[in-house]
Amino acid sequence: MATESSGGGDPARTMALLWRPPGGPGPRPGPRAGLDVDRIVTAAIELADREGLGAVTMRRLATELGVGAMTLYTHVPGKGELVDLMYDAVLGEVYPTPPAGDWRARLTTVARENWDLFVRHPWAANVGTGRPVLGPNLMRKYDLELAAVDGLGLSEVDMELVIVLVGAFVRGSVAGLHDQAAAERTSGLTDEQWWAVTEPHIEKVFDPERFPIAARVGPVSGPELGAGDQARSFEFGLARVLDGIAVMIAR
Amino acid sequence: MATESSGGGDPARTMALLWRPPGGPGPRPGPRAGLDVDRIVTAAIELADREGLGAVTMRRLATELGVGAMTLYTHVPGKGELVDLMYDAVLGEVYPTPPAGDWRARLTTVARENWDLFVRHPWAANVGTGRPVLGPNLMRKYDLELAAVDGLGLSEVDMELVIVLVGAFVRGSVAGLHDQAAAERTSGLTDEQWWAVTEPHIEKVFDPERFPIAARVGPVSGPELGAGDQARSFEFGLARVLDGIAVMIAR
DNA sequence: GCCGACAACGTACGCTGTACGGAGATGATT
DNA sequence: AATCATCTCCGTACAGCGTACGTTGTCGGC
Repeated sequence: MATESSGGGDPARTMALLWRPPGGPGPRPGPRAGLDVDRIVTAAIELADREGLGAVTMRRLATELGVGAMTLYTHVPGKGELVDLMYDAVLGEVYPTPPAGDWRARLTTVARENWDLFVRHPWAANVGTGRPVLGPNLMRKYDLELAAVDGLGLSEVDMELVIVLVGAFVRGSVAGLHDQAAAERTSGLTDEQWWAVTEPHIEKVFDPERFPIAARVGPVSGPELGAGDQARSFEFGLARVLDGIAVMIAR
Repeated sequence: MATESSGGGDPARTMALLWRPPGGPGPRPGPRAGLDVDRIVTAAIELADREGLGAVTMRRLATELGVGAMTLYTHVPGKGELVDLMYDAVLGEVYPTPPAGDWRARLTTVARENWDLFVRHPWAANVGTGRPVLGPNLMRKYDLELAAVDGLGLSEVDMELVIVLVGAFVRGSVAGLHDQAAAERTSGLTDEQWWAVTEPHIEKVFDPERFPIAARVGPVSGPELGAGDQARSFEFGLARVLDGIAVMIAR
């Protein structure tokens, strides 16, 4: 879905930041920097995890870091680039060890690690990847995921398509989870409270004769899959997706 | 995903708007309304289709309708509710006739109609469904989709899970498509232009020895699946997903 | 003919990202 | 030791956002 995204800034500057060497720069004239890119990115990720990407404003972030708003622009070209840096940074959390086992175990790891990543960092699911942020951690992730489907007799194109499929499924699944959390934060109502308020209004308009199947399934699946059981939908869907991939591999 | 979402406004007012009777209200004192909810929602959808949900600001929309910004608030409680109305309105475009054929044909229709819907209305994929907009068109859509998996011997919960799976897959797939379009609009660069600018920077940092599989697959899949071939990824993934569901149904 | 309900909308407030320019600190050079 | 070039930090300002509030003028029903 891609709502917030990379900033049309100078690609050279963005790439230089993404691939900046781990050691800081050598001695240079001017006052000692009290701030650096890493501290800014770390603080921004924490803030986004806590309150969503919408809470990450330059002023707010600067305040949390104890500096003036414009100071951030000394270290980062703009907000778009900052989000890019945040995104690549969290991608580095994934696959502390490469996915192992048979292909099904490996792909299960790929799916679950992506799911967990987006659970830890909900905002990351909303960062557009249309123009991928070609940072070091994305490259590593891409390489490891392709490795998970290597050696199965698939063509290069099919390998890519399988990884894209798993990614799309995870991204779509996690969307439901985040929608709920976002709605709860925005409205200040829990799912139960919201339902209690909304339910009477539905009864007034819902016609079981017009929507017979919904009338039959809703009351059963609602309570059993209600709020928060997105994890179950995810595991169910993952099993089907892997079964489908198995059919192709066996063929 | 879920970036823009329903507005914590009074649920009673929102539901009243969603289920408003097709005929306008009876004669009432006061000047004739030059504007009504339908015209606002239609104009907002057109604007969002053309330039994205981000372009739908109250001022901009009002200008297109030839009224002052605050006039919109006479008819609609706020922007969140407007988005809700837009969302339910476009859901009404789907399934002019109910999905027919065997279950696989029916589910294919479900997936393709959702895909087409989000292609026509990219912004709709970003509307949070955590607190579903319980309008008439959503109810109809939900009912028809469940009907597509009815009579297969699945439990009510499994029926719901299958529909959620297909929905998640479509939503995740379409995200990639929109990311690209959004990036193109934001940056003003086509994919080719962007790649031409970015590629030299990659060559400087990309180490084929660190990322051997990416180095092998990227150059092959890149050109063949490049830009715009999200449709192919979708069809590929859909075939796998349906195969996986078939395994469960046969069992 | 009047009254009360209603549509329309100008103004204002606090929020956003960030362009611009100035102040002060410091390593390197002379 | 003095100077210079460069760097960090940041105050101010601007356009644009959603929308609360209050005013104005129009019309249907009595």
